[in-house]
Amino acid sequence: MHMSDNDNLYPMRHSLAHITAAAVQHLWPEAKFGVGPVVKDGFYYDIDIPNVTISTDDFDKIEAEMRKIIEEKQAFERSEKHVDEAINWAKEVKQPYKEELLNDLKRSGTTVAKDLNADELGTIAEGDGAIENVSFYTNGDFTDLCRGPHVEDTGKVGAFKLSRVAGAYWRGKETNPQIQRLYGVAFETPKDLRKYLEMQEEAKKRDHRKLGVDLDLFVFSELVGSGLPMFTPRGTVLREEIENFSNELRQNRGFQKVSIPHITKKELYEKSGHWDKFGDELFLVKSQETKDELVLKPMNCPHHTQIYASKPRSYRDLPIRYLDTTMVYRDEKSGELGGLNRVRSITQDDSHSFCRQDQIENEIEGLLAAAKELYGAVGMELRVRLSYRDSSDAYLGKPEIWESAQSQLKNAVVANGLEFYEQEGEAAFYGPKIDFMATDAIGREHQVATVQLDFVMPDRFGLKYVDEEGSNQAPVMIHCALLGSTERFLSVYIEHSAGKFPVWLAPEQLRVITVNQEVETVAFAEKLVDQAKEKGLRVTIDNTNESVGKKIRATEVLKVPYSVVVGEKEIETGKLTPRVRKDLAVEGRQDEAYVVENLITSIANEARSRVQKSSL
RNA sequence: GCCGCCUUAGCUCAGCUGGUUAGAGCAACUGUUUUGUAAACAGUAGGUCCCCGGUUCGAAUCCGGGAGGCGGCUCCA
Repeated sequence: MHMSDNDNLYPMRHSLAHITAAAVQHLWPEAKFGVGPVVKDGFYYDIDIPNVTISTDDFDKIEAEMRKIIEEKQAFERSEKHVDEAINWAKEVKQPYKEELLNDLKRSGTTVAKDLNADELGTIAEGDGAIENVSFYTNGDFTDLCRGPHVEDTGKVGAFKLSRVAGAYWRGKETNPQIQRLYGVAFETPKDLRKYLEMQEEAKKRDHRKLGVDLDLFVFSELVGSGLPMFTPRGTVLREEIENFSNELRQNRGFQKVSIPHITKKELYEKSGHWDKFGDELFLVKSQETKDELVLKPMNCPHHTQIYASKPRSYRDLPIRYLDTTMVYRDEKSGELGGLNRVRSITQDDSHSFCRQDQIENEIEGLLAAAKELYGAVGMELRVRLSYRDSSDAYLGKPEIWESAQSQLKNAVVANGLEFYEQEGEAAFYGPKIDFMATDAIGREHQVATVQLDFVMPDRFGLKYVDEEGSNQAPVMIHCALLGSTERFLSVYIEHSAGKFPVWLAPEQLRVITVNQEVETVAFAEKLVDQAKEKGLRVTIDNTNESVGKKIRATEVLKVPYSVVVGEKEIETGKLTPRVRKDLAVEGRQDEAYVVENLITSIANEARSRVQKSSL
């Protein structure tokens, strides 16, 4: 989490975290405090009150107490203590979490566990060695271990609101006890806060889960199960159009489609290393005859290695590029599921390039260009993250190979002119990644496209090619998914577009609406529909016994890009005035009258074009 | 998986602290109307109040368990 835009809000948000803790301490004197950092749009404080669960019903009470502290304009006073003295203080005031933090400070000069994001724990000192003195801030009767900075006094904070309370593991470790995290949002002025809250309300309207129902795109069923979405006819059109685009972008670059079974012996994953790392997240299926246990595939790369390995390969053959848009299954924990964003049946637009060392850069550049083209066409700007390994033992392969792989990825990203940020600890276990990050309606970031460099998998599967000198070499494997997963892509794309899909993606592109149900009117409309179908358009007719206004409204609600009303006038003149969804409006199009043939041709041309014409 | 909250018709929601046959709008269906660019009028149908168990004379409402959803945490090949 980066605060770049909100640096000036940092001291007051952080001060509000202290004020929150102080208010909680007034209400529940036995409360134990963890950390209270600034996060996007606000702050939180980790709190543990024995036998008490804070609920949203308590927010009024806590906020009232906070206002009291704010009105008192208590000065934030900095003081220093020797670390040993501080530890004694923590013992005295019975703050075991602070005591633990202080002991870490004493030992290593940092409270940041290696697997934690330093920014998120930004309350406390960081350092490389043991330290002597630690700083405290006191306001009124509340004193907290803290690096600062703070505003001068409690009267100088902005507008705030407690937003939610959730469980969180102490110091982010699953094995630690879970305490309560009290979140607040805070802005400089009440107006800014109101604007933020209104934006959150707006965002809910474009939530893909709501639009999925409204636009009739996908459904869940309790009978089918959690995390197992099904796509309606409209949703399936959307899926297939975007998947086809993703496939074409790579088929144009020499990728060939392959096809693999959805189950396999578990030995395949033991060999790849996935079994060790993800064994408990795999679905198992049992043969009733042999009692053999098979695995429902959680990814495709090991299968693809076996196609590569099926015959000898020459250096002349490389790169060999396989492409496979197919579903994988992962037994994600129930609490991790949500909408289309995190599901158990995941469609990957997966590809694997097997290439020589000297082909890596070119290969990656091609894939990055494909990603740029795809996201450009749908009008999405993504953040590019270089995901590196960290110092933990969660990775396979030699560190020197990792170093070289990481710098090659960086070179490719730089060569492509992409802006990026680097993050350790986000790599796959077999190699570093270039991840494209998209943001959902309520500001959460999700990985979509990914390009991954892998020296480990070819080695584990003993993949080879024969080089110019006739000796065996191991190819490099480059994993890539442009959409990432179709489901996750759609979850962010639906929210990005608010369901206003461009013509080429629209499940229904044209609707022909009759003014009445006269035989001639319906016949004319049907003829129009037939012509549009011949041009390959997705077209429907609405000749129901409803008012024209109501039928128009139905197309707007479903966000059908084009509709055309036909009646006596059109039959006589043969001229049609199309109704164009507002966000699609193209210069001159609205008022211009088209003859039937031109109208349909122009919509059909637009439907074939993947360039986004709408500006969102 | 963990913490908290939620679940009433296809959708959005009413239903006061437990008290008869659980309501509305939209959607659906039927009829009247034959309609001119974002909602014609009338009627009909639609509910094991998520499921199972308990408390009670009586449960949509209270308690326990389960399922599903939501927000976090953890995880994410």
